[in-house]
Order: sequence, then C-alpha cells, then structure tokens
Amino acid sequence: MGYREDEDPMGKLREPLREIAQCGLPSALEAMGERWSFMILRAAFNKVRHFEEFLEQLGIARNILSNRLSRLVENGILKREHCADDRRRIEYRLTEKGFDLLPAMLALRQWGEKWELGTPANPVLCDDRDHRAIGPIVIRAADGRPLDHHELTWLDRADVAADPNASGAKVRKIA
Amino acid sequence: MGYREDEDPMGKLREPLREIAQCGLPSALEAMGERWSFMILRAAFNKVRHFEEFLEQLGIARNILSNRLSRLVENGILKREHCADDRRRIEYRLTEKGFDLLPAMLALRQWGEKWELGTPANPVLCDDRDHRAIGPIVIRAADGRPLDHHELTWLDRADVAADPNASGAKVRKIA
DNA sequence: GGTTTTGAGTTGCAACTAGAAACTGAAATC
DNA sequence: GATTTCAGTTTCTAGTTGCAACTCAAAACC
Repeated sequence: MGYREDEDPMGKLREPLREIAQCGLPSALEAMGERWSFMILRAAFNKVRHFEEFLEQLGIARNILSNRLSRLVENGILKREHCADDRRRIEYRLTEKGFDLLPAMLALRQWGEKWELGTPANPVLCDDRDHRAIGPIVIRAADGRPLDHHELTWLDRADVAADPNASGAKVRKIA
Repeated sequence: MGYREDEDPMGKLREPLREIAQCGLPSALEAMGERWSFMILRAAFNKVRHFEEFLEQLGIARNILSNRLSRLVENGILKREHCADDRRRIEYRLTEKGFDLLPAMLALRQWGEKWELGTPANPVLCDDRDHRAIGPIVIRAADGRPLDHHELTWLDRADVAADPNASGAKVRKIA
C-alpha cells in the first residue's frame, strides 16, 4: 500500500525524464518505463489478478512487486479491489487506461519476436471472430494505408493538413 | 540467480527477464527496457547522431549515455560509424532493426499524449504525401479491420486458423 | 475461543546502478 | 607546440534492486 511522500524507502526521488518538445513519450515512460512494469502489465492482460500470483508468474521480489503495483495503481493503469468472498484478497485489474496500452505492448512484443526470438511465440493473439492471428502493428496514414519510415515527416502543428472529413474546429486525435 | 563475477564497471550483469511462455516481450525489454533507451531512440529518429548532441538533447549523464549507446549498438539497434571528414567524430545511426521500433515507440507516445499529456504534442508525425497526421496505432485483424480488446483471444499455435490466402506451409509472420 | 494458515505487505541489509563532475587520450585547429 | 573538441572512463555518492525475515489482519481449522 501507499508510501507516504516524506520518508519513502523506495520512492521516486528521481527527476522526471526531460519533457523535450512536449512529447508524450517521456510521460508514458514515467508511468511504464521501469524494469518490471511491462511484464506486470503483460501478466495482467493474461488475467493474473492477485499478489501471490504475480509473484509466482514473474519471479519478482515481493517489495519490488508491491512498489510497482502501487505505482501502476497511482498511475491509473491498474485498480485495486477487495474480493467480495475473501476480504483479505486484493484484485488488481486493468483500467481502461491500462487496456489502452495493449497496442504498445503488442508492438514491442512483435518486435521482440521478429528480431530477438526469431520464432513466433506460442500463445498467439487472435481475432475472436475467425480465430486467425492478428496482423502486425504498423503505422498507417489517415486513410489507413500502411506507411514506412521513409514516407513520414515531422511537421509543426500549424503546418499539418486538416482532415478533409473534419468539420471546422474539430480536435485532432493524436500523433 | 546469477550475477556474473567478471568485473564489468557498468555491464549488464543482470538476469534476463524470465522468458515466460516463449514471449517476445522479455526479449524486447532486454534490449529496450532501460531507463533512457527509448529517449535515445526517439532522439535518433529525430536525426540526432553525435554523442554531445544526445548529451545536450537528453540531459543524461555522460557515462550512462556512453553505456546505453554501447548497449544499443550491441543489440543491433544503432550502428557506430566514424565520420569521413573528422575521424574523431562517431555517428550513431539507426539500423533497420532500430527503425522497426518506430511503431512501438509511436504507440507508447500516443498513449502518453492521450492519457498523460492530454494535449496533442507539437512536432506531429505526418504522411509525407499529403501532410496529414498519421492515424492512431491500433490492433487489426488479418483482414485489416480494427479490433479492441474484447474481440481478442489467446490461442495455442495449433488452434490458430490458417490464413486462407496462404498456400501450404507459408510461414506466418507474427502476433 | 484459540491456534494456524494465507494474502499482502514492510523492514533490514548487501549488492548493484545511476548521476555529477573530474580526468584521459586522440584528432583537429590555431 | 598549445588549445580545443569529441567520445569516453573513473571516482565517488546517492538511489534501487533483490533476498530473507518480519508484521498484521482476515480466513480456516479444531
């Protein structure tokens, strides 16, 4: 459970990663950049819910797990819930924000499979409807066609072409 | 749980993250899971090439930068090249493997913008062709339609439906 | 009702890692 | 030849990780 701000045996007395040019990456890394965070997230996606279960699945030290879980809860990626049937048990569940990390996690995982593992891994993530494996995570243009890194440029927000389908002062989503 | 006894001033004497169930994520994290790796990658994507340039852009300590760059080179994500005109200068450039991390980086970045920053960041990554912002990184079925996490299941490799367009023993890519 | 077990943490300690600043050594510049 | 610059090392301190042992409350057992 929560460490207080003042005397914190394992706290984040660390300078936040410099937020150059107002980029979302440092913020994302602030929440997910620590050694075990992605592995915990992966376990959570695999329906791991309880402290001892994470402990066993990941082979992480108890104090680190405790700290990482608290951090993920603070960041709104997991939520803590007491079980109804056993008041001692605490369930850690993904929030919407947590689920939304799935594309990032899969992109990383696919990269690892392609370049490090060399072989497709075994539990394969599939489309529920037809049981076919999902496609690779790629970058796509607004119209949906895949882009590779030669076809990309960084533009100042002022120079970005408006979405022709957008009406007036519609807020652009991301990227 | 072996730390090696060799004397390595800042080496990776750490146990590899446990590779549960033959997953690509631990391998990916082995290469990219350290504190500054993604920020260095981001800088590299922004055409930062030289040691002092990284130093200035990131505000990282020299020794850590030196170590991270070496590590990224070892992992084949960056390559080191001596400049022709100035033999002292070393250029760090992304390899194909490094470029291939772009989807993962963007997914993370987009997540950070959406959930942490709240506001779209400024240099916007755009399609070179029409100068429109790229679309969000999402998970797609084999046929290209976007999937959300309710429409996904993990299947054993043996139970994955074959791609109907694939002829015989075609190797599936990833997922 | 009292003892034991279990879930989820804390605490203490030793080993490891990050960071700031000073130092090195070779190549370029004056 | 003296100075500056680039890319690292080294040193030393502060912060992190991991293991093992401890706590503390809520079930389970007897």
